[in-house]
Amino acid sequence: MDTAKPMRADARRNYERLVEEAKLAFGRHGVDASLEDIARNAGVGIGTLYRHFPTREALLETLLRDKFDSQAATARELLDDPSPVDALRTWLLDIGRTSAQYRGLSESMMTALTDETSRLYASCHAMRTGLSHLVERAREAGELREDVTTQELLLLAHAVAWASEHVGSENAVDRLFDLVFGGLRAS
Amino acid sequence: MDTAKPMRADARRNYERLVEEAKLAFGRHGVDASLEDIARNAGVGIGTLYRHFPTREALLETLLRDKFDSQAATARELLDDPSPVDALRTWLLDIGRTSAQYRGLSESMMTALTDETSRLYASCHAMRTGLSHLVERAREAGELREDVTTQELLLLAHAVAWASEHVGSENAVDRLFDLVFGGLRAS
DNA sequence: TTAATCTACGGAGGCAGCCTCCGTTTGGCT
DNA sequence: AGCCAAACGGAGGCTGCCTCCGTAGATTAA
Repeated sequence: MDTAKPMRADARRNYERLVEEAKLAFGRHGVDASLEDIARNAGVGIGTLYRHFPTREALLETLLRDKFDSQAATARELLDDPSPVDALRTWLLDIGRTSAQYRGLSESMMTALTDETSRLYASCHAMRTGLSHLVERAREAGELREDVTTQELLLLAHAVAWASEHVGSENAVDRLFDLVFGGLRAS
Repeated sequence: MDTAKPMRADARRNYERLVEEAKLAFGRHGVDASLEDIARNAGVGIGTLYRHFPTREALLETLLRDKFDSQAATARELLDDPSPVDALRTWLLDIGRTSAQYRGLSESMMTALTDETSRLYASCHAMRTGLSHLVERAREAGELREDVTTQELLLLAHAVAWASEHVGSENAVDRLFDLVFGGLRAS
């Protein structure tokens, strides 16, 4: 059922240009970058941008879909990992890195998770489902704090991404994640 | 040296009305609330708002100054607390709660901390200094992870505040703080 | 090749919010 | 009462969001 009737040549061209410029703009200015700038830089009218991407989130989702898919696949693979807690940790760190890709993305993703009408909702929700299996396994193995929920873990991963926006260093996500996962008291 | 020549009666009246309305608006809509709405609701022209508070952050600082002062005082008192790590924990949790007071405040505070021209900079910086003494003491007592910095602790406290914005429950800050401070692995 | 069709384009226009500037009002002092 | 510095207020310029609709031009049929 590969529906999707082929796009007209000019439409496809514009779509691709918009995606390219959006990547640049979000990278430079965060997810609140001006949509009119993106359209202008793509050599396209603002109306064309809105036709292809009716909301900012629709555009964002297009940029991130590949990443979301690979993350879902990874979640499945990690279910076979010998160490449940390491598997969980690995996956959460990956989410954190993804979420730190553009400034403001963690905010958007958390908001999407509680707004069913959002274009990002489905993707974000799917990830939570994937995560919950990893959490279950880690909990059963007795390697995870008993009372912590899937939702909380996801939230903390995004919180780490948010925090990394305020740190200069390259590997901020990894570092902060290490602190949160391991705790702050002397061991 | 109590400089500050007294304000004209109308000026003082308007100032106070603006502060009241700002509290309401920030409470309802977060720190990005419309300044024009605040002025309108205070029964004052937009120009008057800007004269009293040249930036959004100046307004924010006015609303929070008392809280900042009391937090600085608390930091001094806690230096005598019998348990250095509990003292540190208490203070950080308090910061987290403050930062969670208005939606978006954690973002503003972290941004202010790295922008010397910001109206909030001085207050935020002072708090970091206060914190550093508590950190020092906890570290010397061997109760705190060796490698963690003051800056990181402050950042994590704000990250918890940020995260709490995406949780429905009342005591989200406390709960998340507990997770971060204690770590996520089974104990 | 041309003509007909209808998809996709572009940007004007309306709205909201930020911030500045300056003519007008008014509180407080003499 | 009269003066004047202090304070007021909102018009106006700007940026960004988003919609709507007249027009261009890609595609298809003849």
